[in-house]
Order: sequence, then structure tokens, then C-alpha cells
Amino acid sequence: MNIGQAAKHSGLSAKMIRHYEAIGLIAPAGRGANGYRHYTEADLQRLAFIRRSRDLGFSLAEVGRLLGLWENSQRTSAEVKALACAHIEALERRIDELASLRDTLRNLVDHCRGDERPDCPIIRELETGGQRTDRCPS
Amino acid sequence: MNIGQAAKHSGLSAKMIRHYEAIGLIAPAGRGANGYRHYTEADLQRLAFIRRSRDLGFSLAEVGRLLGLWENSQRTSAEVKALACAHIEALERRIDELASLRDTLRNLVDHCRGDERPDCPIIRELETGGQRTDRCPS
DNA sequence: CTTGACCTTGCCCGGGGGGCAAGCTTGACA
DNA sequence: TGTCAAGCTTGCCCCCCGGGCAAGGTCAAG
Repeated sequence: MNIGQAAKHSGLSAKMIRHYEAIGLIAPAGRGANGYRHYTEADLQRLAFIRRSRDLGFSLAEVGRLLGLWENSQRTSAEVKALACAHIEALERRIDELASLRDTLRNLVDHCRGDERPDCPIIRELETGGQRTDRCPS
Repeated sequence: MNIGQAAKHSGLSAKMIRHYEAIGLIAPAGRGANGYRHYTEADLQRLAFIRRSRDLGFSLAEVGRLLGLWENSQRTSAEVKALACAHIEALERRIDELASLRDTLRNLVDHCRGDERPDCPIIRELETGGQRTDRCPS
């Protein structure tokens, strides 16, 4: 099977498959006499594994570790769980950051009339960094 | 004021200030006879505006639009509000995506014993894409 | 044989920076 | 006055995770 077919089956792009090979995430694919890469069933499984790992938000480095665990029959489920838990924690940190931004913005937006006048608390906040300039800086 | 001082005052790095100039986000800074960039109070305000916009998660493209609105006395607060609302919506979409990943992972992690044995539902999920292989595929 | 689809490599682009190098200028101190 | 460290200049490469395009080779069907 050539790279295009492998891409379709795995849901990755041919470009990504080549890239993963270039960065060493997967072993170099076998080549035919014409120089074309060809992929076995086992290769397809690896690609699908990568695709699903990426879909769960793992970075390529994490995917590499997951692949290592997958192919290591000596692995412990504790190792896998630890990797997944670390990723969950990273996701939660990121979610909290974004939620905090959202809340700040929501607050500003709620105080903006949104009419045809130029005066706007959002712009004021960006100007002043949240200092109160509206009443007597004295 | 030179770029290093401007960087300190704005909380940006000198590198980023040069970058913003290079991509046209800010107008080229004035230069002294020695070729050094120098920054006025107005420049510092612009840099601080950018910094706060970035802190709120706006992309550089959005920051560009915000700068345009800021410096346009003909702006309407409705325009600013629309930009901020669009950003809030993007944040919420992103948060939902990440939360969905987190929930999926949490579910998998909760079913993983995390002991010294290799058997692991997380790895199984990545292998099979969620197909039930545990009972009679018949 | 031609045509079109597919494959190969290589390069540039994005966002949003970090880091380092080589060379100039500036300011402080001996 | 010389010297030396900071600071500034530009330029280049790096990270992640790809997209897109170009030039050229290959394959299969008509």
C-alpha cells in the first residue's frame, strides 16, 4: 500500500506521515523499487494509533512515549495511566487559563454598551491596564 | 528611550517589539543617529496596549484590529464589543474542545487499574479506536 | 502514446516567539 | 584616555504542527 492509501485509511495526510517519519516518530517505511513508500497492516495500525493519540490532544512527544509503551510488552498500566493523567492535568491548566480570559472579557463586554458611540470600557481597559481613571485620580 | 527600556516598561521583550515592527503591527520606531530605535510615551502606550491585548488572548491579527479601533476616534463601541465577543466565542469553542478531550481521557483513566500489569484500557482505546473487542466480536 | 493521478524531494508560509552570533555604540570606571 | 561590560543592530536557526506549492519521476487506463 502506498502513502496515499495509508493516509486515507489512517485519517492522516501523506505529508504528516512523511513528517512523522522524518522526525523519527515512526520507523522509515519500506520502499519499493520505484522509491515509493509502502505500508503494511502493522504500519497502518501504528498510524491509526498516532492519529487517535493526536485526536486526544497528546503532543507528538507524548505520542512517541505512548507508542513506546504500546510496543513494549513489559509496560505497566501505571506508566500509561501516569502519562494520561499528566495530560489531563495539562488540559485542565489550559482550560482554566482560557476560562479566566473568557471571564475577564465577559466582564468587560457586559459593561460595554455596544452602540454607535466611541466610548468603550474594553478599549479603556486595554489602554490603562485596569486603572480607574473615571473618578478623580487626584 | 531605547528598545530595552521600552521592553521593560511594556513587559514585552525587545525581540517581540522588533518583530511587531517587522510584521507591521506597529509603525517603524524612530531612529537616532546611531541607528538605535527610540520610543516616545505614545509608543510606550501602544506597546502596553498590545501587551494587555495579548494577555487577554487576542491574536496578533486581532490586536491589529483593536489598535485600529483604539486610534480611530470615529470607532463605535459596537465594533469593539463585536471583536471581543467573537474572541469570547472562540475561547469557549476551544474550552469545550479541551474539556471534551479531558472527559474522554478521564473516562479512560478511571477504568485503568494503574498497576504493574501491562493490560490497559487507555492503550486499548488508542489501538482500536473504541471498538469493543472485549466481548465476542462474533 | 498520452493523460492524469500519484509519488518523490525540497522549499516557504503561518503563529509567536526563544536563542545565538557578529559587529557597532554607549556609558562608567580606572 | 583606554578599557570593558552592557546594550543595540541585523541575521540566522530552532520549537510545534502542519499547509501549500514546485519540479520531477512513475504508474495505469484509454
